Amino acid sequence: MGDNDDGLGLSLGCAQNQPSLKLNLMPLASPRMQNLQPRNTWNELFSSYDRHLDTRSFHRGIDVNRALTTVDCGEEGGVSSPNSTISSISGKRNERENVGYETEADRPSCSQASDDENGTAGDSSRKKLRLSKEQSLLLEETFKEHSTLNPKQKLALAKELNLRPRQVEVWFQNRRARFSRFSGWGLVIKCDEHDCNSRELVLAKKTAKRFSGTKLKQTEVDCDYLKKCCENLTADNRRLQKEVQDLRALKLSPQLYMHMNPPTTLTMCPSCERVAVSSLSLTPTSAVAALSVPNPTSAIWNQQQPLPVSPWAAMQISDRPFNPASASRS
DNA sequence: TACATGTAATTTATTACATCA
DNA sequence: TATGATGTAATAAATTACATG
Repeated sequence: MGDNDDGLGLSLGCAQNQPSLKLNLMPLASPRMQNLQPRNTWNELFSSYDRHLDTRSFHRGIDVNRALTTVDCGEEGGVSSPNSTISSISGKRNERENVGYETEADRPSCSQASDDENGTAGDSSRKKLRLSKEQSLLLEETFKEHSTLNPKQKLALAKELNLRPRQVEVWFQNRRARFSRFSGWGLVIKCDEHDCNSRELVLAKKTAKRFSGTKLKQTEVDCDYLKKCCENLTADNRRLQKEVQDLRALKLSPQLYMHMNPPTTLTMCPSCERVAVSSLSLTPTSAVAALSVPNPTSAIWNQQQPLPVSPWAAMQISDRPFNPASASRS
């Protein structure tokens, strides 16, 4: 991932190459995390959690929908689940069970205590808690650091947020789902290396970034992007048609060849299939410029120069010897 | 009030790993 | 030791259902 902190925006370039990682490492505290709220770093958080599993205060000014404590729930803090049979003492499973991981089935919803109090216990209807702004923010920040949580992290985060681990887990599942839905933007970013792009790529990035933080529907974004693509393709088509016309006219007056650049070696971008013009067809000045520019963005990839594609190969070169004199006359 | 939307929660299928015969 | 069956847990994807504007 890059240094960009824009959540989805930064994910664009890497989404395809970075499937969700299972991080077993204890995450390091980042400046970003340190800046967030009065929150401990991950290391502090986990060490604190390990040390003060039962005594730590979980309410840190977080506005929970329904305040609940370990006492209320009676299930936080590594209470072993009936399902957590010790069937293994090694590997991941051992790690999971050492932290008191629990399954969903064995824990009734604490956050719906009010409903139970209202006499709706056992009602099949499910209530939905609404995460507070602070909770969402912290979850997002954590997600930026790692899209998956190990059981320790999950428990610690759940305590930090005063949620059930299952709720944290569900949130991450849904967040990953959203992430992968939007990572379709990755196909736009494929060309990022040489920026074959241009306006629509920048637009797509901006839009995706915007989308990551707003309610803008993806369909709208898709539509915008496709419109831009269509416009660009139409412009390209017009330009190429004009070029064909020019070349046809040129074919009728081969004496103009001397004013043309030599045949071109074409390079095609494997990602976007755009064709780049090699330095052979550039003037010495422009060739040097193109080679010396570290970021091709501003160089040949963005040049709206005519693409001397097929004409050179397809055109029947006149057998007549070239006569500079006659060429100059015309 | 009906509707669209976002999202928490659930269900289902798949995969990986550990254990055991 | 290798192998297949079985159980458990994590996850993705699809779906449901609730809260909100």
